[in-house]
Amino acid sequence: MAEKVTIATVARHAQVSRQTVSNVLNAPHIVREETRRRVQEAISALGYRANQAARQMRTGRSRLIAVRIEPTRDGINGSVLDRFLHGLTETADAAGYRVMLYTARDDDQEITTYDDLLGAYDLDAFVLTGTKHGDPRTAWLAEREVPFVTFGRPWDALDGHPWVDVDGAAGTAQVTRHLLDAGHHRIAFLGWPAGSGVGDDRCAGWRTTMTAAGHDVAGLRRQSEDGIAEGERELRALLARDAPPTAVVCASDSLALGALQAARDAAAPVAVVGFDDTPVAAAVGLSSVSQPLAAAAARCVDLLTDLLDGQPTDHRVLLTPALVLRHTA
Amino acid sequence: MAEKVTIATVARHAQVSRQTVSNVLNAPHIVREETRRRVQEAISALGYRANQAARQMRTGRSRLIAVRIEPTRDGINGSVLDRFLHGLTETADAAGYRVMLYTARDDDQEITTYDDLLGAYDLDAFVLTGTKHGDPRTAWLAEREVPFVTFGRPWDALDGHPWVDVDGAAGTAQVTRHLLDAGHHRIAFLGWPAGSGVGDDRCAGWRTTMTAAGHDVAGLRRQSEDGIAEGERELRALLARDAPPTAVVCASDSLALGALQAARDAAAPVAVVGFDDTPVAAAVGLSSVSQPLAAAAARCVDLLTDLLDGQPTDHRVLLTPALVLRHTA
DNA sequence: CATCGGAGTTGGAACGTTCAAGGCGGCGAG
DNA sequence: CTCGCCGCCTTGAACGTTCCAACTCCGATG
Repeated sequence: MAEKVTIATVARHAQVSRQTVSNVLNAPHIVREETRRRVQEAISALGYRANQAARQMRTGRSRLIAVRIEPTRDGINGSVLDRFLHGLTETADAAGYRVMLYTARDDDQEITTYDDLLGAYDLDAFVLTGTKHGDPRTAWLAEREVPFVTFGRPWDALDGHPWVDVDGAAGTAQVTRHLLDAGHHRIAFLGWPAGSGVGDDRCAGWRTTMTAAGHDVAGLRRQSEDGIAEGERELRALLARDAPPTAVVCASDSLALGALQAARDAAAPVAVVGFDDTPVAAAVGLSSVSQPLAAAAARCVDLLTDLLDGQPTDHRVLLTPALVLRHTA
Repeated sequence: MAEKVTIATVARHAQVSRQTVSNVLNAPHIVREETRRRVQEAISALGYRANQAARQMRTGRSRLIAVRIEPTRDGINGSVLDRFLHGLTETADAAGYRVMLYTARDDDQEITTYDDLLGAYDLDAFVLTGTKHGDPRTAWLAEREVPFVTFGRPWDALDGHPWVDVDGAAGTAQVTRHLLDAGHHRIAFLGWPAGSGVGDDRCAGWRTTMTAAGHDVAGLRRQSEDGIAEGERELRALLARDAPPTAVVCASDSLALGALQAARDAAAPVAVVGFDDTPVAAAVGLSSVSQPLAAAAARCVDLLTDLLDGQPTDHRVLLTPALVLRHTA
């Protein structure tokens, strides 16, 4: 193994000064064509690679972005974030950034970790996922002027940070329209308790579409925590009514999976559609709403690079999900 | 925002020299008790955090480990690596290391990325997953004396690097024994084509247990690529025989899920057990073999820290998976 | 002809840390 | 009393990069 190749090695080899090599790398336009070529040749001949640590110490920029990886929770929904992470790593790589992971049990600990990471590694930016009402994390970061992007829109109108999100309402609206077109009128919605931005958004798509089509939604909405057992219980409750629904739109694949169990025992067939298009949905043939996670990740990186380069861009990106039809609807 | 707190700030504040502060951090035993306390107080009072970039430039160690994140493939099996990644991040955090992600399309590109990462970020170590026969990656790393650990044992006897793995044979053996105890004799195995270390290992557990119990395995083994459709097809083929199996052990949850479909249409009930205990298995009530992924990740980090600290330890760790019984067996 | 200006290049300094070498007391041995 | 040693601490240098100020050409301008 040869000794380390530094900028000085390249400079000697190309018969120029260190700074000229640095210029070739960081500001090629100010170097004369012929010199640049000579330096480039030396670089590839020696296999030189800029040392990020040294660069970072001087510039304060690390070309590193941090993403939180959630402690393994519900295995079904967890996969959504994982797929997002895959996309993020790929796009970041392409843009010359690396992704660093961290974990945190709660918001407080996450904020402590921000401090740690910023102090120790001079991170360029953060990507947050799963925003909620009154999120303390965005406030903390904004106050310190740390660049960040959230995957998930800010649910409090006042926050002005850049974000990327998927239009949940558009997704459930699309589902509801599809079910209406298929002849259903009594279409129920299984969702989470009001107050979560994501849940309310997904419910809204169903509600407005139903109302616009002239259908009454009274009694057709059930709320519960997320989970398979909960989904089954809630759909059973709906099916026990006088005029039971013939189709049900769910806020998650977990709920939909439970609903599917209940639907199996029902007198009449019940169409079921989930949300997130998790691998489970594909496996059991559940129709579901698919989020464009790779695209969302790519847009996050776009926003970040623009932010870090000081280029002002459109700060809000709302993507439309796609309905994936399988056996259940 | 206050200006940067460096080791010099702390030194001034505690009335000592830079080096003494550095010693408190890196070699506390050589500093007098009282001085150490004073420095510690200054550190927490000022909220000082060591700058990793500067430390790295001097020491060549970055406290960063790299892990490959696979391009999203089969959504079902992908979750295994994701769960491993979660565990790895948590344990690494606890040990003072951070996890950096990278992607690669194939082995060649992965090796190029090693070079990039080592040159640019001075990574301390790599964690590789999914080892296979004649893996070029381990050879490359070993040749350059880059510390690394694999999750997955080396399938070529000659490789002497540290590894952590889960004993697949023990898993399928446990399943087979359970099925035998439940009164089955014609127990089939659905696996992958011979030649993959992992697949052969899982098959071996079934075969030896069957043979030891005095049962003939002839014609009870089917091979195919991984997938739900494949699993269904292979079990159907088995069920069409004269004396069809009454139970089937699968090399993956994907295959098991397919088998489950075929089993539903069978004349007699067929017990099905999968492998990996993915979220899908939990969702549909499929019995499966659960890998202790968090433990595996923790042992990987243990091995790495020992390796980096120059402490020789046991280089081979084989963990035993657990059978999770649900409805299907 | 002197001066200016700009393009291209150069050498010194700095980023924050750790390493190597050395200073300074005090204590025990000669 | 002196010397050497040890424990504790300090100072200067170095890691590899980029910023800054300055320098050298060389042609254009007054």
